[in-house]
Amino acid sequence: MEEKELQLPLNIKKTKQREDVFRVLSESAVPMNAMDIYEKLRERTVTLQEESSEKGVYAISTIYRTLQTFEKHGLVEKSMMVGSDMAVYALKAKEHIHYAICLKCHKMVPMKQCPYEHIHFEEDEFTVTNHKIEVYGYCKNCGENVN
Amino acid sequence: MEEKELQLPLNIKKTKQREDVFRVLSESAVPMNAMDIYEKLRERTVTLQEESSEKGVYAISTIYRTLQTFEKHGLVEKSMMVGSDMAVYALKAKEHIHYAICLKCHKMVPMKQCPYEHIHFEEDEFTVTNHKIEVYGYCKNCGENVN
DNA sequence: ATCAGTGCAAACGATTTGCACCTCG
DNA sequence: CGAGGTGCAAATCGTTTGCACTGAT
Repeated sequence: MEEKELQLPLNIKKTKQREDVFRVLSESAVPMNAMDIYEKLRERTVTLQEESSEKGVYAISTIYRTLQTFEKHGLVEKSMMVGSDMAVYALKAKEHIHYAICLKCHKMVPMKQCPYEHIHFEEDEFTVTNHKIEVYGYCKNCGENVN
Repeated sequence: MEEKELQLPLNIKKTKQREDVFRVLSESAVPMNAMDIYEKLRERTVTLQEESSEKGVYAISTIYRTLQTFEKHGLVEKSMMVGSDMAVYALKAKEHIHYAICLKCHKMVPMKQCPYEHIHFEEDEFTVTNHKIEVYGYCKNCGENVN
């Protein structure tokens, strides 16, 4: 079957940069930060076009603005990597799934179920609109090769 | 009974600044960021001493360095505020508590218990070193005054 | 006295913003 | 054509660091 283009939501203006960011995110198995995406795009560009003076240049600020736009439209989820001040972005999964993230290889291990139902408050009356659960540690493989 | 001084661990060199940071943290019901602590100390200083030229001045860098020291010695836990790039610090001595954060007034509402025990993985063998649970929404007060 | 701790200002790194130009619709 | 997107450089903001000085032991 022919390659089905991943599509940006209709309400978002389509530009080359946005499609590129979206594609890079959709191809990634793990959350990425702005610089990751920026470098991925540069690298691909340089590879494809013999380092010419083409328009294959992106501004890091464009990446950030694009990610903001995506987040505002609910396309991606932004979260903070533990132990760093860097944000990472991931396309929002269709299903509601939480992952544990390996600190070494960044592999994402899915949780069996969302523990959200076990969240209760000391004072009642807090209207929850959103929740995020992040667990970090080491996956089986990396846990074995500790050095 | 006489007021029992909260004590810094013996292995940490005792200074006025460190005791002050420790005290502010121990008096706070919620995690604080460096600037919070800094302003709390300034405010107290200014209040006590008629805005004189006393030595009641702190450097924000000292706060950060003190917090780092505390963290290294396992005295405090550092975590990232949701939706922001600011770190907050809390004494580890206190219990392990998660908070829901009001999107409007930023009030932090404690959860009854940590739902961590309900987290399980689809594939076994993930060594958890750290977890973070973020819940946002509206506290009772702000939920009533939606506009 | 000695060496860690502090204040200050400058450095930093991730992210944001102002502005002139460019592009999509 | 016009609103919105982009590139670039400068600005921001939380946090860190270099350095000379101060204070604890």
